[in-house]
Amino acid sequence: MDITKDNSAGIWAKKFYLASRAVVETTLRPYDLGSSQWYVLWHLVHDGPMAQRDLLRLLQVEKPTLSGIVRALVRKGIVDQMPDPEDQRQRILKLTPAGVRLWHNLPDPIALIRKDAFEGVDEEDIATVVRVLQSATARLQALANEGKKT
Amino acid sequence: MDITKDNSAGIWAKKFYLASRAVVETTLRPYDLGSSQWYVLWHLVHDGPMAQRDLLRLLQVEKPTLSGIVRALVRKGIVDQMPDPEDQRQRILKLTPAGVRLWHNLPDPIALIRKDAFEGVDEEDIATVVRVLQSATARLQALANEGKKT
DNA sequence: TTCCTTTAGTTCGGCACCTAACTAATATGG
DNA sequence: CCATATTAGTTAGGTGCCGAACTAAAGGAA
Repeated sequence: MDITKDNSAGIWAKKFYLASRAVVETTLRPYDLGSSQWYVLWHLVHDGPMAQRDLLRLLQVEKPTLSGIVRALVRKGIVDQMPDPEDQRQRILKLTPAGVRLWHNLPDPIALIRKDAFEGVDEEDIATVVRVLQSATARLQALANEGKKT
Repeated sequence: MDITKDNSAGIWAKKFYLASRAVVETTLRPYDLGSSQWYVLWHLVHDGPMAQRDLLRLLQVEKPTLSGIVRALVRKGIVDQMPDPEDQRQRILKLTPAGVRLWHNLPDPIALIRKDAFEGVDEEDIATVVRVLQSATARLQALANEGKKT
C-alpha cells in the first residue's frame, strides 16, 4: 500500500512547489532576498507605493505573513514603511533608493521557472493542470470555509 | 501584464499545496499534530521502528527538517528516540504507547484530501497533472544539481 | 459625546522547509 | 595502527506560511 499512489497529484504539486521555490531562492540568494520578498518588490515596482493592506489582497496571504516579509525588507533597507497621514492605522510601503538600485540588478525568477520547468510542454496539458488544481483548490477552500462557519 | 498568467501552473500548484496543507492541519489540530508529524507516525506504524536516516529517505527532506519534526514528536511524548547499540551514531525511532493510542484515534488526512479535492475528477486529467508536474519537477531538480556541480 | 465595532498592523508561538557549520562515531586507506 | 574520510544527527539562523490574541486608530450608533 503505497501512500503516494493515493494522492499522487497532491504529492507532485507539493514536490513541484518545493522544487520551484528552491530554484527561485537559489537564484535570489546572492541578493539576500526570499521568493515572497521578491514578489513584494515586484508589486511595488509595478504599482508604485501602496498601503500594506492592499498588498495583502494582492499576495493573498494572512496579515502576520506579510508583516514578517515587510519586517525583513525594512531590516534590509529595501523598503520604507511609513504611516499614512490620512489614516494613522495604515502603513504605506515604498521602495528605498537602495531598493530601486537592487531591483535593476535582479534576475526574474518567474521567467526562470516558466522556461526551465514548462518550456516546450503542450499548452493543453498545462491548461489541464491549471484547471484540475484550480478546481481542487476551490473545493478544499469551500470545505475550509464550511468548517469555519460550523 | 499579469504575472500569474506567466506561470499559472506554478501558481496553482502552490495554492493547492497550501490549501491542502491547511485542510490537513485543521483536521489534525485537535490532536496537536502537524502534517509531517502525522506522516512520520504513518511510517512508524506501517514499517515499525526504524533509524532516523531511513526515515530521511522515505520523507525526502533534509536532515535538519526531520530533526525538528522528531524533536516535536519526542517533546509531545509520541515517539521515543534511542541510540542504536549497533551504531552509536544512529537513532532508532519508535512509537511510545501513548503514540500508539493516539494513532488509533486519528483521522486519515490523505484520504480526506483525495476525497474532497479529487473525487469525481477524470482519471486521465489527474494522470496529466501528475505527468506534467513530475517532469517539471525533474527539470528543476536537474537544473539545481547542475548548478551545484558548477 | 460616549461607547462599541471594525479595521490595520504587530507579536507570539507553531509548522514545514532550507543551508551552513558543527559534534560524535564509524569506516577506510596508507 | 593511525590519520583521514564519511556518515548520522544537531544547532543556529533564515524563509514562508498559519491562527490566536493583542494595540491603536477610525467609524457608527445611541
